[in-house]
Amino acid sequence: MTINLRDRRRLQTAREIQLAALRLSLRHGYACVTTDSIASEAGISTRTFFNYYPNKQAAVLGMPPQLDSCAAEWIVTSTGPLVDDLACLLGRMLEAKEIDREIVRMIEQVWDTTPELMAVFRNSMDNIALTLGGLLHTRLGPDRQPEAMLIAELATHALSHAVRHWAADDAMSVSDIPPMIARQMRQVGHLLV
Amino acid sequence: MTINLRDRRRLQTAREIQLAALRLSLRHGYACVTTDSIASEAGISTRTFFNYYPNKQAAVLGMPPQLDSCAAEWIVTSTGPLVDDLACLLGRMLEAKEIDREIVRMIEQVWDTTPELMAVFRNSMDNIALTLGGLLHTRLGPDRQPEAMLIAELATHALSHAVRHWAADDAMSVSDIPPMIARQMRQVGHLLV
DNA sequence: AGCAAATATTGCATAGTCCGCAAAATCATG
DNA sequence: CATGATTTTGCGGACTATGCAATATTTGCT
Repeated sequence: MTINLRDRRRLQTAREIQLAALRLSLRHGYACVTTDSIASEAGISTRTFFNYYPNKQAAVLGMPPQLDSCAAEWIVTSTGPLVDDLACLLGRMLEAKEIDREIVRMIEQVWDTTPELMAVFRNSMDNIALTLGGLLHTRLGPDRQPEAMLIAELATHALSHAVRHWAADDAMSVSDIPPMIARQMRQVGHLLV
Repeated sequence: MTINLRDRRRLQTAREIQLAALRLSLRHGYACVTTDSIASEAGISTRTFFNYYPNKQAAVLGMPPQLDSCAAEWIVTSTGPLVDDLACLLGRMLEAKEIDREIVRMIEQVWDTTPELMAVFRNSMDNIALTLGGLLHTRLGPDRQPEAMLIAELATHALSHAVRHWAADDAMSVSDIPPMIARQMRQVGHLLV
């Protein structure tokens, strides 16, 4: 059990650092928070801070969700409606991440005063879109590469919006997110044709 | 003519700094280029560098295109097909920017080794999408806000892809970009419904 | 329990980014 | 050419981030 215990501790520390970063950012504003102050608030040395996160921004945002391309391959050969498949795929990704509503809310508040953080977050979404775009490219056929990428990017935007909605509405559960993604993508489709 | 002459000089210097940043990044890799070296290559002091660009990334990317929300208001009341209006609007924005094919190519090459720059660029696209989303929100009606934002974001992605295509293909002219945007957005629409 | 290997934390030194301030240089205009 | 406005520049300083080596902690094993 050596690996599990160490990893759990590691995860716990990473989370504490993120919470420290968020607390301080909400209190003093992201720009006024130093890596020193975050480390101090989290009870670690400044040097250790950088063992957990590559930079200050990453500490505030925490580990970004990742799309495991192996666990997502089914979407290439699925015959169901595209939008439903996409919604389902992204929904599963969210479940794997065990997203925390309170943290999402705090992140959003920091965003409002720090566009730079929005950019970093969007970058992690783009990484997902890149993987997803590759899969869709295979599914749709070799002459549909641009469309595959556009749809992948659209899907990650729909995901972001749905998550934001979920964070703002206590009555909404994580399982409500995929249907919401599918619905909005369909509406977009109708408006575009 | 005092103002005009000063501004022209300012624009010229900004461009020289960008070219210096691009040259050095292509030669040594973005990560190995310092603001000192860029300033030196551009023939200015390090301090002056930061009078022109807020940071190293901005120097490589140059002035981002901007969507003048006043000059774009017509899209709120236009009755033409949505995708064509969007394509036209973004096309006009491009014309205003007088985009340079060679510079776009250089930027793309630097991107390939520096995902961080991609994020910054995408951020400028998101600013455009934000403005555009507001306009579309008005056009589509108050109950269509999420769709308005999604379409705005999709449009900026389509623009990016089209510009990349244009940069790679000498036979393509800037005026070919709007039709390309419209076509791809329509295809996406069909795939989504 | 106790030892040895693996892993994590920390301090220190260092390169680099970026900003505020004030002096010096440059420029536009009468 | 004098003068006020603008720009450039140097300098100092706060902060980010990384490599390296020493120290501390944890783990597996006897």
